[in-house]
Amino acid sequence: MLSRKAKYAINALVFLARENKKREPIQISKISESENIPRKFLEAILLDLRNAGILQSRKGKFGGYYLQKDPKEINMATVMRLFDGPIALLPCVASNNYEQCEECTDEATCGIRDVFSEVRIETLRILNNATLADIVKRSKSLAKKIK
Amino acid sequence: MLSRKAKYAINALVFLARENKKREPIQISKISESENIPRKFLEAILLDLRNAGILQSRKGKFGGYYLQKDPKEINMATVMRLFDGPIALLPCVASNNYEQCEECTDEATCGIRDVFSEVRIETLRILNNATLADIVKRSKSLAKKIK
DNA sequence: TTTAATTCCTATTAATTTAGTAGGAATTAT
DNA sequence: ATAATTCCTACTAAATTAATAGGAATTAAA
Repeated sequence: MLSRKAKYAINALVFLARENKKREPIQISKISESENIPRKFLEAILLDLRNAGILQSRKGKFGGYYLQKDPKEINMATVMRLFDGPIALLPCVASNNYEQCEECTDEATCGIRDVFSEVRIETLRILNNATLADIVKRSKSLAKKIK
Repeated sequence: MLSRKAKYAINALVFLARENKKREPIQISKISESENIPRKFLEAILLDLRNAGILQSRKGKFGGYYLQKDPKEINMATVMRLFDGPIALLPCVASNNYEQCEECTDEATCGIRDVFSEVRIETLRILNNATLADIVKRSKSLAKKIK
């Protein structure tokens, strides 16, 4: 399961992609109220997103946060890694944060690794393509279907 | 990432599927040594697997654990759920352990949910098919390729 | 029928991670 | 100057993880 931090981050980002196309500074408290995220907690999350180069900020009065890049350039894999660590379910199949499994005698012939490598590849295929732009588009498309 | 508990469980099960085709009781200490799992911790894990109907046990002298079902009938999704909870990354896309996301105004048109639903479907497709028999087969097939 | 070897079961614990909160410094627009 | 904001460090409470401890119950065999 995603941590609350990751979920809050995704919700905040989708909010900005949808409601702030002009990319002007939006205050923390505005986002916090709109998306029902504890104010101070969100503050820390947005700071992390900014330090990761995903958001930009302006300080002082009328300051706030806005997307640094185009919503097409921000995907779920990046956001999830930032808050919850590797996407892979085993350290030995991660490519960003690879670590050998303790006591694994032969990685090359490990059937368990083979399975979880497949899971990672498929998961990443979806999450890399799931950009903020894509998510906003999906919402609209789902809304049309229902109508 | 999988918890240690889940990893230990998978290792123990694959060991039994590979090394104990006759399905006779194998002692905890044997498995613990072969797979480098802390003895007492493994004890609790095997008990859980037994209570879940995956292993059988015999008590007393020469007692131990063995697979209750055919290795074809035991898959990774079942084992992971037992120790780490739902496979889904969001409660609102789980079907076994469904829970509404707090403050989600409209699940039917949620683009985030749409993405994570896709992830769950693909992950489950792989994990449901990843049986103990499959994993043992994969190992052998990988070993052949290398040779 | 005693003994040795084992699983079964409950309770406890230490370390880590998660989900926040507190308080004030620094910055900026007016 | 002042008001409104982000920035930054430190702290905390609760939950989860990764075990360990100790003994009861069971079983095979001498």
